[in-house]
Amino acid sequence: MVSNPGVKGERAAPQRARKDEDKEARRRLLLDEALALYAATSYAEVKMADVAERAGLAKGTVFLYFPTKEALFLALLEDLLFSWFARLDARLCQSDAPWTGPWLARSVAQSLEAETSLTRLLAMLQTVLEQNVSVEQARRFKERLLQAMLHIGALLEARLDFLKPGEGPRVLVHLHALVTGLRQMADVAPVAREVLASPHMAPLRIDFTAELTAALTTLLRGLESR
Amino acid sequence: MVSNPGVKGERAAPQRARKDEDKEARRRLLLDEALALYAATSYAEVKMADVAERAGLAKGTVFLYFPTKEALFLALLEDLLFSWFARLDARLCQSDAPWTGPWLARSVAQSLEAETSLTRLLAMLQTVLEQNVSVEQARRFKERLLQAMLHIGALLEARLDFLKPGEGPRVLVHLHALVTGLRQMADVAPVAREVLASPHMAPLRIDFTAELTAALTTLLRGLESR
Amino acid sequence: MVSNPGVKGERAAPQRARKDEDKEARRRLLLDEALALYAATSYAEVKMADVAERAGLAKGTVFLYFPTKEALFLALLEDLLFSWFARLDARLCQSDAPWTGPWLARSVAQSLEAETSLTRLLAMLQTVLEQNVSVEQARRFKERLLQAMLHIGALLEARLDFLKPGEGPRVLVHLHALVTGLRQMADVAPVAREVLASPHMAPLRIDFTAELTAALTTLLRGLESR
Amino acid sequence: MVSNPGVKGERAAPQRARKDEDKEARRRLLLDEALALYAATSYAEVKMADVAERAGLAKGTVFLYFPTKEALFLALLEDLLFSWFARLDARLCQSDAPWTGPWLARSVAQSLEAETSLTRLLAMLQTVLEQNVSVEQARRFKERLLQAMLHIGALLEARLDFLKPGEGPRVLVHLHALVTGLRQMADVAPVAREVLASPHMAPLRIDFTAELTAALTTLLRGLESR
DNA sequence: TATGAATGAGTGTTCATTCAT
DNA sequence: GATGAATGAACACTCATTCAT
Repeated sequence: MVSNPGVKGERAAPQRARKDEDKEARRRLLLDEALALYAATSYAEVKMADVAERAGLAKGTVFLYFPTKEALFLALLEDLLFSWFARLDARLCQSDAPWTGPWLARSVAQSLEAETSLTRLLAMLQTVLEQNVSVEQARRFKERLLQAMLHIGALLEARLDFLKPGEGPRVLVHLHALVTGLRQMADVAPVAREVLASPHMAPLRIDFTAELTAALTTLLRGLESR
Repeated sequence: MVSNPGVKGERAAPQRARKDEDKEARRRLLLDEALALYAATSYAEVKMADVAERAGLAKGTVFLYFPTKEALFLALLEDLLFSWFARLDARLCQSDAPWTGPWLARSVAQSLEAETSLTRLLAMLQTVLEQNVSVEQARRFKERLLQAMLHIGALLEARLDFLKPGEGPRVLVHLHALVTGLRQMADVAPVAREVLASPHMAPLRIDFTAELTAALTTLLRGLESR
Repeated sequence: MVSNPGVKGERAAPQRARKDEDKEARRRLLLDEALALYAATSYAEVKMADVAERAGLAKGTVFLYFPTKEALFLALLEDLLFSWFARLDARLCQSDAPWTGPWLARSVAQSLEAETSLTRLLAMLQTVLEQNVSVEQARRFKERLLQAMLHIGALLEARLDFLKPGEGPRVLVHLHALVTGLRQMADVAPVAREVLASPHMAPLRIDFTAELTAALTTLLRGLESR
Repeated sequence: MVSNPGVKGERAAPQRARKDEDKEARRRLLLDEALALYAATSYAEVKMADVAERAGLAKGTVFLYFPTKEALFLALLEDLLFSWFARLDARLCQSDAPWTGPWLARSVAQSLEAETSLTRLLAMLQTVLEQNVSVEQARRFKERLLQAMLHIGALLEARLDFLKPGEGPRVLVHLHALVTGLRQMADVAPVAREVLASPHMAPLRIDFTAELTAALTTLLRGLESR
C-alpha cells in the first residue's frame, strides 16, 4: 500500500497531480473507489469521506475533482453507461447475420446482467443525481446520451427492417424505462425479501434478466407485427 | 388548547378520536395532508412535523397513527394504488365490447395520467418505503398487491383472448416496470429541464402518457401476434 | 389470563377499585410490575406504559396511583427499603448472643446480597427520585427513614457496647454510603466488563458482598478499638 | 463568520486548530466549558450545543473532539480525577513525618472538598459514562485508574505500617465507594432540602467532608487495630 | 494542488403526563 | 375510577461542503 517509500504518509496516490494524465488517473481512482463502495451498499451509505480515504486522499481533495457528491456519481454513471453502450455496440456489430428481435433482446438483457451498479444509478438519474449538478455537466451528459441514443437507434433501424424511421430511439426510451423499472422491482428490501419468500408470492418475485428479455422480446415483436 | 369549538378550531374532527370511525377519519386526514405536501414537493422535503401541523395535530400524534414516516407513505401508496386498481377495474368492466390492446393501453395510460403521486411513490416502494416498515405492513401490502395483480391479470386473460394462462400477471409486471421507469424519466430536475429545452433534445423529452400508451400498445400487440 | 369470563378485556385486575383494599392491591400490583421490569433492565428503560400494560391497566390509570414516574419508584424504594429494615431487624434480634462487629457486618452484607434492586434504587434516591416528587412524599420517606435509622441505630448502640451515644445512626449513614457506592462500582457497563476481563484488572473488579463485609467489619473494628 | 480578529472574536484560539498544541488547547476549552455548565446544573441539563456555543464553536465541531456526550464527560472525569490524584500525591509526599490515619483521612477529605464535580461525575461512571463510550477509551481510563490505585496504594502501604500487602488498593476501593456514596447523600434535591430543614432531621443532613473524614478515619483505625 | 478542521442545517422519534369522555 | 388519545418538549449526531493554510 505504501508506494512512496520513506514518506510518512501511507498514500498510494502521488502527492500532487500536476500533469493532466495524473489528474485523470486520480479522477478514475476516485470513481473506482466510489463504485466499489456503492456496489457494496447504497448511495446514501457511501460517504464522500470514505471515498477519499479509500483513494488515499484527503476529504477536501475529492471536491477538487467533483464539485458535489451528485456530480461524482453522475460522472460514474456516465462512465458506466457509455462504456456499456460501447460494449453493446461492439457486441451487436460483431454479428453479420441479420438481427432478430429475440436475439437482440437476449443480447441486451445479458449485457446488462452484470451491470447492477449501472442500472441502479440509472434509476436515480433524474430523482437524485441531476438535482445537484451544474448545468454544464447535465448538458454534457444529456448530449452524450442523445448522441448514443441516436447512434444505437440508427443502428437498430438499419438492422431491424421492421423499424420505421424514428422508432430506433423510441425503442431505447422504452428499454430505458423497463430497465430502471425492473431494476427497482428486483432490488428488494430485507423486510420484503422475507415476505416474498412464501411460495404463493412467486408472481411478485422479479428476475431482472428474465423479465427484461421477455418484455423486450415482446416489445420488438409488437413492432415487427404491424 | 382550543376549547371553544367554532371559535378558533378549523377542524370538524373531534378533539379526541374515540370511536373507530373518528380514528379512521383522522388517519385519512393525515394521509391527505401528507399527500398534499408530497404532491407539491418531494418525499425528503415532507416533514412529519408539517404533516402534523397541517392536520391541526401535535407532532407526536402522527406517530400514534403511523409508527414511521415510511409507514405513513406506504399507507398512502396503498390507498392510492388500490383505489386506482378499483377505478381501473370499474372502467375496464364498463366496456361490453371485446377488448383490444390499443384500447386497453389507452385506458390504462389515461387512468394513470393524473396519478403522478401514485406513480412517484411506486418508484420509491422498494428503495425507500419498504426499508423502514414492519414485516406486517409489508406483508399486508404485498398480499393485497398480489391479489390485485391476480385479479386484474385474470381479467386480462379473460378479455384478451390472445393471452395465454399466466400471462395476465406478467403483463402487469411489465406495466409496473414501464410506469415507474417512465415516471422517473418524465420527472425532470430543474437543471435538466433547462438542458432539455433545446429543440434537438426532443428525443429525450418524455411524455409519460404518450410513451406509456405506445409501449403498452406495442407490448400487447407483441403478445397478440404470436 | 382472563379472569373476567365473558368480558372482552383481558384484564386481570378488577374493573374498578372501589374499596380501599382493592386500591391498595392495585397499588401493590403496579409496584410489583415496576420492580419486575426494573430488575430486568434499568430505570430509563422502564416505561410507564409498560408498567400499566403488565398490570392490565390503562396508561392513565397508573397516574391515579402515582403522580409521577419518580413517585412510583420512590414508593417502590420505600417498600423495599423498609421491608429490608424489618427483615434485618428481625434477623438481628433473633440472636441472643452479644453482637460482634464481624458478625454484624456479615449479617448486613448478606441480607443485602439479594437486594440488588433496593441498592440500585438507593443510589438514585437524591439524584433522580427526589427530583420530581411531592414534598409530602419526600417528607414521609425521610421521616420513615429517620425513624428506622434511629431505631436500628439505637439497637446498635444497645448491642454493640463500644458504640457511644449517637454513633448508631452515624454507622448507618456510613453504611448507606458504602452500599450505594459499592453497588455502583459493582454494576459494570458492558464495555467496562470487557475491559475488566483482563487478569491484571482484578483489583478493579468489585464483589459487592465481599467488599461490603470487609469495609463494614473494618469500620466497626475502628469504632471498637478506641 | 468572524473574520476580523479582535473585532468580535472573544477567543484567543486560532480559527483552525492545525497544530497539535492548538488542538489540545481546543480540547481543553471544550472540557472547561462542559465543566462550567455541569458544575452549575446537571449532566442531563448540559446540552452539547451549549458546550459548543460557549466555546465559540459550531455544534458539529464538538464531535470532532469527542465522539459522544459520554466520551466528553468521561474525558472530563479523567482530567479531574487524575489531576486530583496528582495533587493528592504531591500533598501526601510533602509530609516527612510518619503518616497517621486521622491525618490521612483529613488530608484526603479536604482535598476532595472543592471537587464536587469530580465526585459527582465519579458517581455516574458506570451508570452513565461508560454506557456509550468506545472500548478504547474505557480501557484507557481503567488502565490509568488501575495504575493510580496501585501507585497510591503502594504509597499507603509504605507509609502506613499497619497496612498489609495488598491492602493499599483495597482501602482506595472503599474510599471510592464512600466518596460516591456520600456525594450522592450530600447532594440533596430541592424538595428534600426543604424537608431536611426541620431540626429533628439533623441526622439525615450529610456534611460530605465531615462524614468522609469520620468514616475514613474509623476505617483506617480499624485496619491499624488488628 | 492538497489538506483536514470547521461548519451547521437538518429531524424523526420517545414518553411522561394531561384530560375529555 | 378508568380510559387511552393527545400532547409537545427535548436532542444527540451526521455529513456534504467550505476555506484558511
